[in-house]
Amino acid sequence: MSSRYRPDTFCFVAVDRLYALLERIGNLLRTEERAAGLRHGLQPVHLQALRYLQSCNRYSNTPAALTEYLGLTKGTVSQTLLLLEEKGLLRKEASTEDRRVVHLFLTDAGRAVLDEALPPALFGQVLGGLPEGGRALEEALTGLLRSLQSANAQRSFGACATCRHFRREGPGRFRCGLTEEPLSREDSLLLCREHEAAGA
Amino acid sequence: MSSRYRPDTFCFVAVDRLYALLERIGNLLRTEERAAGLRHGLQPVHLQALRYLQSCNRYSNTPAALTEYLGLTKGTVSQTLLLLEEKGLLRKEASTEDRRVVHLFLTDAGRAVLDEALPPALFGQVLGGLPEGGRALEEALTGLLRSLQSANAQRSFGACATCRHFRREGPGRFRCGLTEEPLSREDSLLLCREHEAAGA
DNA sequence: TCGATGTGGTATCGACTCGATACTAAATGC
DNA sequence: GCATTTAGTATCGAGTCGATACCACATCGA
Repeated sequence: MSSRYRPDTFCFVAVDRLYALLERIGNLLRTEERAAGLRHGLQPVHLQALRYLQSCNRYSNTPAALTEYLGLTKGTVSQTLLLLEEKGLLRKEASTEDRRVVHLFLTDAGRAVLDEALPPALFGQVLGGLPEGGRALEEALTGLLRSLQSANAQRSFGACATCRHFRREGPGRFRCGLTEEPLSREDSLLLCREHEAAGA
Repeated sequence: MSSRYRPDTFCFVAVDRLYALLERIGNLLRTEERAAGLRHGLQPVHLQALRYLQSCNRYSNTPAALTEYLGLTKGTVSQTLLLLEEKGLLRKEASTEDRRVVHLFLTDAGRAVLDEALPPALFGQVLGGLPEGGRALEEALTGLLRSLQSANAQRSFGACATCRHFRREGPGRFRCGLTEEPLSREDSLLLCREHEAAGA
């Protein structure tokens, strides 16, 4: 008998059931993303890159940050970005502060593709139909992601306003304690590469 | 302003947050699977195929069933199986009932690879450490998967004992109402391609 | 019994991912 | 200044994946 069974209960242990669920839902998401991207000649990873660039802040729209976010190597991500640039979905801009760094911006065409393709129809429909706006699912997944990231010594890429460097200076006026730059209300909702949970 | 925002709340709508969470956890799982498979020269999809074959019943260990389970094309899956057979991780056996059909069996080497590689250390540790054995997460994910599959007109691949064809004939003695074959207690826990939810 | 149709599986091709390696350029630290 | 680190690019090979075409066998209807 395999070590995966508990002979007393004749039951797969909970970890295996949970892992199988995550794997299957992940595959389904990937399949849907593949189908959605196919209409524009894009692979799943291309759509994911565009989605990240749409929701990250001005410190985090670089190839290096995207590399960490996607968990790939910088060489792979560099290729992906080359393809997206050729297709006119994003634009590169050299940084004025650090001449090694490149900043990435979605073009109008990139935003249009994203609005059309993500989330895929199947997920949009099912997630939108969850009771209470899927609050229970969101809480469970958020907790899981936090645990995974902390166990993995990985950056959290959380929203700016939930970071321990975030400072409130007045109504709609904020500041980042790390860069000392002022932040708008819109800024405070974007994902940041330097994000650290408030409790830390 | 993009259609993804609700201007009144300056907040991403819940569907986008949920989608992003699923995508990120799925990517993390894939990255871990890639690393785990690398030690054996395997890709994520190879480990997934082995895991399926470990947990499916004798009606469902065929290339066609695996194709449906993984959501890929039969050509793609055929290639994957060829590679796994060459590596000695599974064995093909022609069906005696339908001479078109091939049945797939894990070899001892295949089971050994699987026991070593899945679930990846990161997930095993984090999922095992969830409060209450992760019951809340399991419930939320199970509900989500059911909704996705029903919206997608996809087979559920549920455990035999939860199927509407499942019949209880005595203590530890069961029968499948579809094939009319007797089933053991172990059989009743395996995944079946013909599974239909009991309520239907 | 015979053909039409459907299903299970394989083979081949091209576009693309992804890691590995090697490389350049710029920032940083001593 | 010189070594080290970091950001990014270029190139290569193994492999995924969908598309298409194909074969063997089952099923169904006349």
